[in-house]
Amino acid sequence: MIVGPTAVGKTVYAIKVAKMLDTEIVSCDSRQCYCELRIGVARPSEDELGSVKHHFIANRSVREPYNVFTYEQEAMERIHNLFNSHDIVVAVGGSGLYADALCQGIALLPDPTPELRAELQALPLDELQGRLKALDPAYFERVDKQNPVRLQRALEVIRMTGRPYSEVIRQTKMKRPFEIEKIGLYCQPHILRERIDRRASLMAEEGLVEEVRSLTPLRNLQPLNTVGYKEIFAMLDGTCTEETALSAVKTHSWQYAKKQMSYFKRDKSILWKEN
RNA sequence: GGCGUUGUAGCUCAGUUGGUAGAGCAGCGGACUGAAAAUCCGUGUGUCAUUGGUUCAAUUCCAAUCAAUGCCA
Repeated sequence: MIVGPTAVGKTVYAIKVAKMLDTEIVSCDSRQCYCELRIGVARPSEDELGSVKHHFIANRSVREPYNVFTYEQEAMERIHNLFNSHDIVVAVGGSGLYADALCQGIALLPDPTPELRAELQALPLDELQGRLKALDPAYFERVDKQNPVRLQRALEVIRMTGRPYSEVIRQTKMKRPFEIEKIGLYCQPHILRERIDRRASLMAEEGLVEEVRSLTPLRNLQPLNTVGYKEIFAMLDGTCTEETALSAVKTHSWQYAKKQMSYFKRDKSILWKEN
């Protein structure tokens, strides 16, 4: 499992490792899996994809609902199959939650109905807090009470299962039937920032604006709520210039990279390598 | 050259009917079990352009200066 912040060089590194081990790559990336997103999510190039077999790159549409559990199910099945013909498989990705789901599993829970999600989404924060406090005081105690997404999610699960959220997610971590070695790629902050800026400029040259423009009809779908896309949509709305939008993409990518680092830093089993 | 307007945090700006000031963004740190490139939390002293004047007290009122900008010549 290879993790690390955006633009640190995971793609190239993973390909190198996979070639050396004569195996294939399973991606854990919550955006590169969409076939409609290419330039803005830094999908590996045709050459790169051709040099080593990749799984879960551009394998589904932003139009279909997707989530980390579906990913975990599909990816685990794929990995089991790969282990029939390979001793080792390379996994790589910057989506910490997806990587975690692959390494240690995730609770089996029913999806909320669209009606339920819409119903809870309409509730004000204090109402969400009140309900969760009543239905699952233990989780209410430790959840981020200001975060509507967290509160909504817990209430969805409670409604779907009839059990407290804190109970259904307890002890869902499992040992996989294979050894996992985690490698974290990092580099000095100023170097990472340069790489992010350079990559964003490159995306612009490759036609990021056109890619985003062509996705305008789909812009309200969650997968389009993504760094590199939302800033360009704003530009197409006329709220800012292309130059401003591009510099926002750079800034937001940097912020994203820092969030990734703070997520990965918690995992003490990661072996860090400067790249 | 004349008449205005503006000059406050890295940026965009609010504000103080005179008692030395605060938002958004950025920066920095953090959380995270089906939205995760998402979502959320914490963190704000800066010669309030400069120099004088009035005042117990000026970033706030007055004057001059400098800079930016607009209109007229």
